[in-house]
Amino acid sequence: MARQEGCPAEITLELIAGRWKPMAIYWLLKGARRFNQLQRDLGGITHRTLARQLREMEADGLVVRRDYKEIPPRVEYALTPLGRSLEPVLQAMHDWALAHPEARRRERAEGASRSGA
Amino acid sequence: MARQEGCPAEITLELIAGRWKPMAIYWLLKGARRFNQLQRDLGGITHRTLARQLREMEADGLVVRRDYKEIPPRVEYALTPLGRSLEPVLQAMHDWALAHPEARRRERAEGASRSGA
DNA sequence: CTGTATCCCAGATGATACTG
DNA sequence: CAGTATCATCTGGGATACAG
Repeated sequence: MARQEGCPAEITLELIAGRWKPMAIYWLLKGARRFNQLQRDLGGITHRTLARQLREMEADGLVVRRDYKEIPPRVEYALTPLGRSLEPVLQAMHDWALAHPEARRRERAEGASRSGA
Repeated sequence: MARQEGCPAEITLELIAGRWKPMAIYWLLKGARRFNQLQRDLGGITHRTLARQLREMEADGLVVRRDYKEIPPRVEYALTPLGRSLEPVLQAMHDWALAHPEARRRERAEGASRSGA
């Protein structure tokens, strides 16, 4: 069952897949940001999830964390060169969506046959 | 909690995100394929999941299903022009991964603090 | 061969409370 | 402010059996 990365595109996909990563990268492309600042930018993400996503991107080498060791705490997140290099890819996805306004994720209620779901 | 597609890139991402969709599109770019043929191509996907993914892509307008109404059943799936138009996007992701061999999804065992999971 | 139904598990995300 | 822990929910995906 382990993923068989037959397609390099899947590697890229995994790095940016997630409800908030594309947006997080988008904001970080504008410059380093503090934790709460990013949370406000993303509008709606929870502390827990943001922390998780950031730690994932850190582990993936897309983001660097800088802790100023101050009280109150101040931590800044910034993209690494690798993270920044994703910009054209996101741009390609962005452009595709704009070029195909008819492309929208259709509603799928097929999973509604669940017992109590 | 409804998604707020602030970024068009997310629309594109949702259409191709999934364990099998990039590969499915890859194979379908080579031409129309029958159900079982596709299952063999993808190597490892289950009936149920393949059926689901295909119905999703159909609903998203990426794929068309052609039922020959024969016994035994013969059904062919093919990309729509919209589906085919995704090729450069997948290519961009593919190229990025090749250009950044250091980019690999790091292992994250942080969720292991669960009771028995 | 193509497809659906049922059951099950793991991961992602959210709500919330607690800590330094 | 930044971060973790715990709990709950939802969805994707797999295993398997059944159906036309």
